[in-house]
Amino acid sequence: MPLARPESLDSRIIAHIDMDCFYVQVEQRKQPHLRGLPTAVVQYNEWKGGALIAVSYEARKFGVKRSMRGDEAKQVCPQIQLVQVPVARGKADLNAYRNAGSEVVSILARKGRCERASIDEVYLDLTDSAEAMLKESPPHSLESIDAEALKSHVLGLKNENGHDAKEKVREWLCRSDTDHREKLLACGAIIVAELRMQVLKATEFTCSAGIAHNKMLAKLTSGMNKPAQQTVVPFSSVKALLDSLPIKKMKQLGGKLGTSLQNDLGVNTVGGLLQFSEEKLQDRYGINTGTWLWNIARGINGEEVQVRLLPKSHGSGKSFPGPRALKTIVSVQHWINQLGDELSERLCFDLEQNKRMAHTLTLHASAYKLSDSDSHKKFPSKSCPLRYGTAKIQEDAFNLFQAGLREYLGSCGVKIQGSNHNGWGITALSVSASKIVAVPSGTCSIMKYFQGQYPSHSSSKQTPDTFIQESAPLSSSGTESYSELKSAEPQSDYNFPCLDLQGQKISESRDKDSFCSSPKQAKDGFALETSQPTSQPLPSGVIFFMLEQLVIPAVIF
DNA sequence: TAGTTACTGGTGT
DNA sequence: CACACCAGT
Repeated sequence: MPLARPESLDSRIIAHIDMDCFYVQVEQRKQPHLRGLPTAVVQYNEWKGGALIAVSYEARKFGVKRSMRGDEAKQVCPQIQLVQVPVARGKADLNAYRNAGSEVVSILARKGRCERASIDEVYLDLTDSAEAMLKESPPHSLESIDAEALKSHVLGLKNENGHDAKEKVREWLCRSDTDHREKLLACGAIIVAELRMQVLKATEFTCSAGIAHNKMLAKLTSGMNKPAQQTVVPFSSVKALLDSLPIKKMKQLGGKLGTSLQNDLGVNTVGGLLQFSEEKLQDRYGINTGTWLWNIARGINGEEVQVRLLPKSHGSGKSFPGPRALKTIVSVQHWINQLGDELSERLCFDLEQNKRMAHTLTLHASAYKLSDSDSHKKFPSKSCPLRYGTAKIQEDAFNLFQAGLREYLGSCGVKIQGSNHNGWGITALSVSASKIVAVPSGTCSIMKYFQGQYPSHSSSKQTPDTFIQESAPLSSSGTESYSELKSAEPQSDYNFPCLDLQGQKISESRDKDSFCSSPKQAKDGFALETSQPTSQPLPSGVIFFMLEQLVIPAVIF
């Protein structure tokens, strides 16, 4: 729960930009004949027409909803256009939408501090831009205000839909007899209108926006007037807004916490929280959450807009619901290979594009178990140091899975290698890469050099070429053999990690994968041996070794 | 036995 | 820290 800053006078100008039915827009740009038609994006068309994950506003008029199946949508809107999410490796491939989101971010980031909040949402801190505008060309000095800005919805402004609504908005935007904060807000509205037009021009995507003095209020209002509209929250309208706002509409209160506030405190609107002291809220919900609740009831939220244009993690997952549950190790391995392949590709893309490397690989699964008292037990997530290379990721993820499965089934001597096995099923799998850190610039060119397919040389033992970036020299570079390197320094554990799981490790892979290789078939066997736990150093530089067609990124101090 | 999937980010322990 | 759990889209 984000902490609120103590000051209640918050003069920042924060915008929350929300793309309108984003996946639909991406597909409509790709197939322009779909524009203006009731359209939905659907994934997995085989069962009841697939699940809708985005619905155009034309289709919403017919009552089509997200979470409908395709068949259902057809019933209420027979002419609906259903577009399938691209499929790759047997699973949904969301890359087109991620990339489209990046297009938007790259435009919005030009104007202020920009935080990519999700695939289709962005926060902007426009305080500096608004201050500059107020100083240099305040709204009342402009001879004309853009039509898009005049279409703003200003909360609390009377006559919202009257014939002279735009005139009212113009008056509000140009007021000179008001406090500094409201003038800044007017500048923010004009800036955001401009930005939204730039986004439309550059990407063909429309978006909606909320403009307020903090993130909470901006987020709350960005969706109030959709599509392709923006809403401004003057300070003077905050109390009325929150007094009537159902508690579940507030971000973070849509789940169990919101339910508890309703059931245990009898609070049904955000304003209803005002009757409780900060101490009372802290006693019941903890110091952080209690203070946060006390503040949001007053429209206070000091959470800052973080500078973040790129995701913090990458994940690839798939569910296997009901009868599709995976029941054999071999099928699990197959899907882990698919997921690992996609993840590896995205990591390579991130490395090339953004010069970042991930340091932790995590495997999540959901499972069920028959005929056991603790069959409700959750399948444990497992993580390990992330080694680049498709086959390594696949192998490591598979080993994580097996470690998790052993734990899940209990140590009752389950034979893991047996391919046909009953009593358990896997209903979901995902692999993710996290702890992504920037690598020093210049590394990218080295990567390209390697990726440009080095002539494949057989197992001649040659001196490794060593590339060093902004880093301390390696103790005895130039003469190590593969095995010497492996046991050289503690840091080398990262280069050649031996998966450490419950006191067991799996020997390093023997694959000949290089970066960004195409998918490889997983190997059947792997060795088990014991080892000490390894620690994961934070990188201050990166080295690349070339060893018998192996490209190994090494993090050193 | 997930039939709201496939992601994300955040907090708490 | 690794992991569980929550929340949102």
